[in-house]
Amino acid sequence: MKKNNKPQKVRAVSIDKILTAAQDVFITQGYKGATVQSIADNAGLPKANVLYYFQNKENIYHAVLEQTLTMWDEGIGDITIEDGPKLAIEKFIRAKVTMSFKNPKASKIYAMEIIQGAQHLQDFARTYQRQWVREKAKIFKYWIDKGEMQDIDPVNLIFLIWSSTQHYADFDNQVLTIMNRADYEKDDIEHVTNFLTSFILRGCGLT
Amino acid sequence: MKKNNKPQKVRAVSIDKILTAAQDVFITQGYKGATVQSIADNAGLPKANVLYYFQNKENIYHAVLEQTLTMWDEGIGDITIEDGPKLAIEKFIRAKVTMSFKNPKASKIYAMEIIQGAQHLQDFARTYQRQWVREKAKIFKYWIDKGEMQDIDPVNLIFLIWSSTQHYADFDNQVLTIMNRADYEKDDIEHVTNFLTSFILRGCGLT
DNA sequence: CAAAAACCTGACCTTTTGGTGTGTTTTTTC
DNA sequence: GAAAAAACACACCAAAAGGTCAGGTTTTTG
Repeated sequence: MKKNNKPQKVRAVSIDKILTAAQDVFITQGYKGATVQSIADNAGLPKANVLYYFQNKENIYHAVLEQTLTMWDEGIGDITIEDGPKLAIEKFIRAKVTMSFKNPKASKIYAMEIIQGAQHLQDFARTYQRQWVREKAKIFKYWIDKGEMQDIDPVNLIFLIWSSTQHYADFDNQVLTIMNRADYEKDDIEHVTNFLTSFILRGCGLT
Repeated sequence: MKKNNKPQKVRAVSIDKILTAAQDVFITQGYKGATVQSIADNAGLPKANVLYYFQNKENIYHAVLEQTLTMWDEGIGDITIEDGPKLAIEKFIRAKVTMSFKNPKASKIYAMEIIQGAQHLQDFARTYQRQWVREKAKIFKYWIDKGEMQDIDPVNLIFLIWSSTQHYADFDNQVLTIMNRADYEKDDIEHVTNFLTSFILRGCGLT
């Protein structure tokens, strides 16, 4: 009896299984602690089969990392001059909070990579981010010069938004422990978005 | 020729060497990736000697973790009712920023542990934090009820302060890359403190 | 100053693990 | 429907790493 996986899709399905499993294992065990065997087990495949698709562990990790960066990039939303400071910040915060709650794993993988010194991150990824921040900082500067918002350092503002939003993903364990809860619930995402939005807008002098 | 390590202090010195080395290795390599050999090398001791003081790798990690938690606890400053909201927040932010810049490693170890699911953290550590947050939240609530600050959720406020301050430690790599710098400098700590203090005070309606 | 305690270390052993090799089964192509 | 390509999987191996051990040296103690 053959399974009717749409032809040519076996590969895609297997790779997806592996990557999903790998993400979990890399988060909880770290790069070195993640064994190919445990990734295989989690994916429901024999080890040799995993290594058939990815020749070695590093390739698996790179694939996970790449997937993560792509998702991060897509979900990050945008900050455009046309929106004006208030709307732009609102949109940005909402996008980031949503990402954090919906895909905490991506955020964690990324966080661990940075904390450990970004050993596996390509130069272009770093340069890209620098570019991104510079660009957005320029937009904030524009609004500041026009008196549309408080005169604060845009780069640090971006850091603050990043950190405060991602906190709910990276440290979900801690957050949940402190709230004495087992999991996030629907309302949380809205609640946090509202809190951060109003707080940060006030901080920006955009009441 | 005998070294004149103050008697009985050989142990303390060796242990300190090991712990310092271990901290670095655990951060960059993760728990599993940190080999006893590499810790020994970094400490300038033979592997067997490291295992003479700590019977196994897990003990080393636990010791590092404990040291970290202690330091974190001591440096965290306090939030007291007498100070009133403005001074209390100022003090708290300054303490946390200073910690982040002066001891990023402690912050990183802790961050990784939480991200990975706090597998090595004792229950009491978690409970303790919950207590701490509850207690401080109550103080904020008191100020809010007295109309001394904006009506915002204290727990989320604490999260925001935590995350925005620790960001400079945990993600120093990213921050430095974006600022296109090699290291933090003296002024940075003051600059960041000022930024965060005024921003957060404004967010709290404490201009 | 001798006995005891603390400290030090090279050699060794065992388990884990990344990765390979080889052959088999399934799917696709023509 | 047969040949080719893709997918699968068992058995195996070499290297790495955690940890032990037995014997040595130094320091402390009384």
